[in-house]
Amino acid sequence: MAKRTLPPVSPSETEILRLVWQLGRATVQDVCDRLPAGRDITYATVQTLLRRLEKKGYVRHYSKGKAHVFCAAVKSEDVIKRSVGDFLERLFGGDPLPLMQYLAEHGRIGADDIEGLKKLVEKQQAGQP
Amino acid sequence: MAKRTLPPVSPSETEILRLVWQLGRATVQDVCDRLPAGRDITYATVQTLLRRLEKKGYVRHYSKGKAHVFCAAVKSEDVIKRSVGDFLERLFGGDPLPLMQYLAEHGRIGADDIEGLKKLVEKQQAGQP
DNA sequence: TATCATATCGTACACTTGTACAACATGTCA
DNA sequence: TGACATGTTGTACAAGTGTACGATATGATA
Repeated sequence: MAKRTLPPVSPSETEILRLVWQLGRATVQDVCDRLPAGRDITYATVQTLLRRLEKKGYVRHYSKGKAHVFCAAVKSEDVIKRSVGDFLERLFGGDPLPLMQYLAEHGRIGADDIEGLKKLVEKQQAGQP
Repeated sequence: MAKRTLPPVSPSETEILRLVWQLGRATVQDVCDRLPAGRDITYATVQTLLRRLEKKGYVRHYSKGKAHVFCAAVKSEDVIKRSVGDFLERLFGGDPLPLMQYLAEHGRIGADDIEGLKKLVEKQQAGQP
């Protein structure tokens, strides 16, 4: 491994980066098209956010025709790790349980989902004695 | 009801607000003392953040001796709801499940904790047919 | 009561963030 | 090939954020 600690991703940048992950490769227009309804933001703004993400090292682009095609330059896991860790720290002092409880109560989570989580936890605990 | 949507709480403000909730009532010094080790931030900075939180309507204060004693003016649930909702939206498009999965895998959650979550979900689903 | 330690208050300031326009470039199609 | 639609680039700018200093006020103490 070589690099580390890229500059922080801002919330709006995160929103865009997520769509890039989702789309795999995407032009500015593609990203605009996938913005959640009601998210009123112009093409130019999305473009600026992508430019900033590129400058920060989170996405790359190549040209296709006159457009730029962007793709992620970092694994989503890495960004999620940082973002969740940070968020958890600020709001819950780093303890993940209250967050899970909150989500269980308000997140429209099904009992079957919980079953899946259990599996994940068990698998994960097989490693730690 | 009377209130409105308060201005957004910044991440650093959130961090401080959390400590105020935790302490119940706290002076600037109290908050400083509870800052996580390694969080290098001066007394003056904490003071500014508390002042801003007060201006935004998240805390109040009364005087005791020459010091101010701060206490929360909003329920933590309300702030948590907004913060989590926003965070979820940006990073996961609003779907809570991936976040729970991430936490289950990386959050040092125990199998017993999952049992507790299950209860919460069941109780919560008793209301929705 | 004079001094000291500790508070608050006013203010600052660079950086980031969110948002976007105007100007210029470039494929495309009649 | 010239006009058009669509891209990118450069730039802007107000508001918010993180951080903190200096001045001033005020309880406590000798």
